[in-house]
Amino acid sequence: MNVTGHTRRPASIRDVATAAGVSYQTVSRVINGHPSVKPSTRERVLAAIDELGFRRNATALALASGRSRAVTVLTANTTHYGYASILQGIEEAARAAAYSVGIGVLESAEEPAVAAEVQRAADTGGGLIVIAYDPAGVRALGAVPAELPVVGVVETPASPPGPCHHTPACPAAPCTHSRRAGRKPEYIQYEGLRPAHREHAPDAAGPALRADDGSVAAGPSGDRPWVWTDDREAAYEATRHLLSLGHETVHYVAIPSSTRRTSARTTGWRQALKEAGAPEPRPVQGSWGPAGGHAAGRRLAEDPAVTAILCGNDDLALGVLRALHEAGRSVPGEVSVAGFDDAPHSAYLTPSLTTVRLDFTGLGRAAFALLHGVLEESAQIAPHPVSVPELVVRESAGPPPARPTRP
Amino acid sequence: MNVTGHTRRPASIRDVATAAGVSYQTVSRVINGHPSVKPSTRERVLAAIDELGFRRNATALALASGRSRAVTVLTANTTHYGYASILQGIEEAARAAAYSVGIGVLESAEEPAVAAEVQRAADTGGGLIVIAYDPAGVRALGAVPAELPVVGVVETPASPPGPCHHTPACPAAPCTHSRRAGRKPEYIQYEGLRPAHREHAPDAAGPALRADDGSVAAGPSGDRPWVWTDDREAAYEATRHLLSLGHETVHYVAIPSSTRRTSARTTGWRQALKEAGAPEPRPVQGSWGPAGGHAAGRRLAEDPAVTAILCGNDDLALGVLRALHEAGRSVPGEVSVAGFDDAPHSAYLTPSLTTVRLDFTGLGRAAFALLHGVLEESAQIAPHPVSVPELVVRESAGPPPARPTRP
DNA sequence: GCCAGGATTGTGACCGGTCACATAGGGGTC
DNA sequence: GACCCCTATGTGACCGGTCACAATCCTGGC
Repeated sequence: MNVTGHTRRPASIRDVATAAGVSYQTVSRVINGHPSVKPSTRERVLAAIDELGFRRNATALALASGRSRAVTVLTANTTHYGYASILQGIEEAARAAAYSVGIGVLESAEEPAVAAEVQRAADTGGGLIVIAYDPAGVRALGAVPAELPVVGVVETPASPPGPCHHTPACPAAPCTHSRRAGRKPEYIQYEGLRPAHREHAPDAAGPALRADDGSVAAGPSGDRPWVWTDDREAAYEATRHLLSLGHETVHYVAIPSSTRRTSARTTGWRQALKEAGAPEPRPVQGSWGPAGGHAAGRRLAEDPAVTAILCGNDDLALGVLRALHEAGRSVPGEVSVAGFDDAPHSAYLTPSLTTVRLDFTGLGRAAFALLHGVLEESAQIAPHPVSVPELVVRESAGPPPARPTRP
Repeated sequence: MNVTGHTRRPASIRDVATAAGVSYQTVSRVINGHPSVKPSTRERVLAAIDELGFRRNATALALASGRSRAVTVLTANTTHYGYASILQGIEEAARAAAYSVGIGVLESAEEPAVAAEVQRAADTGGGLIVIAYDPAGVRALGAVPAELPVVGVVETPASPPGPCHHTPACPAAPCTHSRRAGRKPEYIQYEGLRPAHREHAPDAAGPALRADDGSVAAGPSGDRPWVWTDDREAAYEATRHLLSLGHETVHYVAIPSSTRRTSARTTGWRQALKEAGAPEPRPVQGSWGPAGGHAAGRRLAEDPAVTAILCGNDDLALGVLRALHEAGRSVPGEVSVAGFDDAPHSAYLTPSLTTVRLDFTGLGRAAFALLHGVLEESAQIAPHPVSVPELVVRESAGPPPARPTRP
C-alpha cells in the first residue's frame, strides 16, 4: 500500500485500527498481547500491522505509560579498558532486554558539572547506572535524587567484608557477608538491595535481590543497590603470589582512590603483606594511565631494594615497565611487576604482564540485571554470577635476584 | 512549597501556570524564550519554575514537537581505542549541544541482526551516527532507511581522492576533491552532503555543509553525509618514512577491510611503494587485535628479507612486536615496525612505537556537528577541522641492518 | 425466558508538551 | 472616534500511545 511516493510519517495504531476495521484500543491490546482478543480479530490486526509496517512509537509509549525501557550510563571515561568493558556488558544485557542505553560522560569532577550531568541523565527518563570508580562517579552517584532508580558500579563495598552481621529481618540494614571454602573462595560477586522506602514497590523487596546464599548488602551512597568485583581479594591474591616467589616485600602503585577511604586494592595488598609479616612500603600514587605509571616507576627504579611492584591497573604497569627499562633494570630478572585488569594488550607486552583478570563485561551485565529488577518487579533477578577474579601468571614476575642488588 | 512528604511527580507546565497565575501556553513561551511576553509576567513564571523545580519533560517534548535532540551511535565495538575515542568525541559535542547520546552495539555482522539493531536505533528517534569501519558497520549504514538522518564515520571515501569532477550545480553528484600545497598538504578533513531529496528541507542544502574550499563529496552508501580521516595519506606518509630510512620495501599487516574494496590504508601504502619503485609484497591479513598481529608477525619473522613492517593499527603492531621478539629478531635493529592510531599505550611500549596519530575524538565531534546540521537547519555547521594525521616517530623504526640479514 | 458474568470491543480522558488560531488591550494615524 | 496593527495572552486540538471504564455480545444456569 505504499502507493504515494512520499515518505509518509510512520503508521500509528489508529492507522492500523482503521486498516483492520477495529478500534485503536484493540490494536493496543494486540501489540501488548492482551489475552481477550478474538483470534480472528488478532489475525486481521496483525496483518494490518504487517502491511503498514507499523512499529510502536517508543516516545509515545514512554510518555503515556511512564516506563521508558531506557538506561543511562554515567561514567567519567569511555576509553579505558575497564570502563569500556563495563559499558559493553551493560549494553549487551540491555539489548537482550530490549532496553536502549544512553551514555553521559562526567568530564569534570566539579560538583556543579556533575550535578548537571545527573540532571541531564534524569531528564532522559529510565534508569541510571553510575560507574563510580573515581571521584566524579562517586559524586554523581551521591547526587542522584532519591526517587530515581539507580545502580552503582563501585570499587569498594561500604563495609569491607568481615564478620557478618546478617539480619534477615531487616533487608535495609547494611550488611556484608563473605564466605570462604579453602583456597578458591566463592566470593559473593554482586548483590544488592532494593532502595529503602521506594514509593511504588512498598514491600515486594528482598529475596529476589539476594545472592543465592541469602546475603544482602548496602552501598556507600544511601542504601542504593550496587555491584562490584572483589578487588580486595584480587589484590590480596596478586600480592601473595609475588611474595610466594620470594620477594621480601611488594611495592604498590595505586590508582586514584574514588573516595577518601583507602581503596579495596590497597586494602588487599596491605592485608597480604601483613599476613606474611612483610614490611609495608608507602604506596606510590599513580594516575589512571601509563604516564602516571611511568612517573611512579622512575621513582621506584631509583631504589635498588625494590624487587616487586604491584600496579593498580595494567596501564600503570605498562608505564612502570617502561620506566624500569629506561633505568636499565631488567624485568623480571631484577624487578617483578604485576598489573590489574588483564587488558587485551597485556598478554603481548614484552615481557608479558602478570595480572589479575577481572570480568568487567560480566560486571556490566550484573549491573543491568540489578537495575532491570528494580525497574520492573516482574523481571527475574536471575543470579548473574560474575566470575571470580583470576590471577594470570605471565613473564613479568619471577623470583627476586639471587642476592640483594645492593652493590 | 515542598510541604507534602511524598515525592510528587515532577511539576508540569500546567502546575507552573497555575502557580504563576497564567496559562500553560504562557509558560511554554517563557521556557522557549518567545519574545512577546511581558517582563513582569516572565518574572512571575520564572519564579514559579524555580520554586517548583520545574524541568521540561524531554519525552513529551520529543513527542509533541518531533525533534528529539538525541543521537544514537551504532558501532561494532566499544572497547577498541579508535572506536571508543570517536564515541567520546561524539558525546562531547552532543553534550555541548544538549543532545543525549545512545549507543547500539552491532554484535554480529549478519544481515538480520544488523537490521534489527538499526530498527532499534530508529525507534529511539533522533539522528544516527554509524561507525562503518567494519563489515557490520558498513552493512548497518546501508540498512538505514532513507528518511532517517544519519552520518557515517567511514574508513574510505567512495571515490579515492583524485581528479576533481566538481559540479557545483548539482550538490547531489558524488565528487571528491583534494588539494595539496607542498609537503604538508591541507587535507579536506571532512565534508558531507545533505541527503538528497529530504522531505523537510527541500532546498536549504549545500553551502553550509561544504568544506571551506567549497568542495563536496558523497559517501559509499547512497549519498549520505559522512566523515573520515585521510587514512590513505597517513599510510602513505608512514610508508615513505620507513622507505626513507633505507628499507628496500615495507611489508603491510592489514586490518580487516570494511568493504570488498581495498582499504585506504592499503592504498596509501601501495602508492608510496610504487612511487619509490619498491617491490610490493602481498599484504598480510590481520584482525583488529594483537592476536592477529601476533599471528601475522610470526609468518613475517620467518622471512629474513623482511626489514620493515607497517601495521594497520597499534594493536596489530603490538602483536607483531611480540612475535618478532619471540623469534629473536630485534626491533628496530633487524626489523622496523610502525603502527597506526597512536593509542595511549604505544608511547610506553618497549620499544616505543612509531605510529601515525589520528584525531578520533575530533572525528567524532565532526560527525556530530554534521548530524546536528542535518537535524536543525538553524545549527551552524562551523567547519570543525579535524587535525591532520601526524607521523609520530619513536623507537620502533630505524635504518635497516647494515647488510642483508641473509647469511 | 431472564439474568449473571465472562469475553470482546469501544469511548473518553490523559501523559506533558507544542502548534495554530482566536482574543483582549493598547497606541498610533487619519 | 473608527480603523489598524502590534503586543500579550488564552483556548482547543494534537503527538501516539496507555489507562479506566462503559458497552456489547455470547453463553450457561435456573
